[in-house]
Amino acid sequence: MKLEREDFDLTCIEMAKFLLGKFLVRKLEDGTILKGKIVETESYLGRLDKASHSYGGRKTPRNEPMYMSVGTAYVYMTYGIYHCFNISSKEPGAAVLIRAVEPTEGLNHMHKLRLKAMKSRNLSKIFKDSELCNGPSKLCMSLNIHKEICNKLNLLDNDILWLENPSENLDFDIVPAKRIGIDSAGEEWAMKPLRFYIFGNTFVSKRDLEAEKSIKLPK
DNA sequence: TTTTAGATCGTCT
DNA sequence: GACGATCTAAAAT
Repeated sequence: MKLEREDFDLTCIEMAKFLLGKFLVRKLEDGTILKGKIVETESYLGRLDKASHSYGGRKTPRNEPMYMSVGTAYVYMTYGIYHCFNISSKEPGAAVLIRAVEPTEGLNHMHKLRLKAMKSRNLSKIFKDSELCNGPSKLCMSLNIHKEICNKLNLLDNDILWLENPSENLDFDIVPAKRIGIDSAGEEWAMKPLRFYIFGNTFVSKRDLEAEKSIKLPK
């Protein structure tokens, strides 16, 4: 079942946790459905957050979706080659980065897309299922999420990219961990536990063993 | 297994 | 002109 607007009026940190276990669905132009469970997210809080594109209240053409209505996709290019996919939250300038997804439908197609997006010509490379979407740019490759089509889409509003509730209630523990790849923002903000992932899930991009020590172990 | 270098260009200063 | 909310392949340990 698709997520409704009233499910979704969440602050950045609330949303980062809320999205874990939800399904991300991408419908391609030919009608192919690609689907996966969100297993890892990161909060970018906005004007106070030194690691956020909207730090200090910066507003540019690129980060405009961070200021748009809740559920707006913010897709940007990084390192000249890759994309990252975020979902805007309630507060102006804040968004949740989707860092990892556990693929559940359309795996063959994801494999093709992932291979196609790679610059290397090793066309016979076989990805493990766990390598398709275990990183913010990898999942953009595998789900064909890029700026031209997906940026500024509202996930509550369209038939290209949306979110669904799981069919049954999932039970899992959430690990709050430090974010990744933002050291240049300074130690204070780099250390904050604004990354969240499903404890024990093998599709996560990177575990934080220190952070996991504080999680109660499953019975 | 962990570390390092290089790719590559849109965006912002 | 400098720099990434990254990833891969190759080198080092």
